[in-house]
Amino acid sequence: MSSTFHQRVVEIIKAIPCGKVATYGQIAAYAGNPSGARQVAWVLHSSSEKNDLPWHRVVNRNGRISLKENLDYQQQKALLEQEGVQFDSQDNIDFDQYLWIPAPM
DNA sequence: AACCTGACTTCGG
DNA sequence: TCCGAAGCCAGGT
Repeated sequence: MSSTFHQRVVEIIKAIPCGKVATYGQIAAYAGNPSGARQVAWVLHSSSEKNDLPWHRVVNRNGRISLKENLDYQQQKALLEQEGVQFDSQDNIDFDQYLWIPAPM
C-alpha cells in the first residue's frame, strides 16, 4: 500500500523483542524484498535514532556484527549483552537461541 | 542532475 | 570450497 520498504522495515525492527536479534536479509525478506538487505542497513542509518530503533539487534547473516571494531561495534555488543545476548569467543551470536523469528501476520 | 558508495545477501563459475 | 558479480534503494558528493 502506501507503506514504503523503508517504512515497513522500520516497523519490523521496532517489533524485535528484547534479547533477540534479526538479520538484514531476514528483515528485508519479511518486508517484501529478499534482496533488499542493503536497504535495511540504510534504514538504520537513516532512521535509527529518528525512529528510536533497536539497531543493535540487527546483525549480518553470520550472526556477527557487520561493523568494524569501532565505537558503534562495541556499543552494539554491549547493548546486546545487556539484554542477555551472549557472544562466543569469536564475537558471534548463537542464532539457535537468539535469532528472532518474525510473527506471522 | 549524475555517479558512487554503503551496517548485505545470494547465485554462479 | 573460494572468489567474483548481480540485485536492491537511498543518501552523499
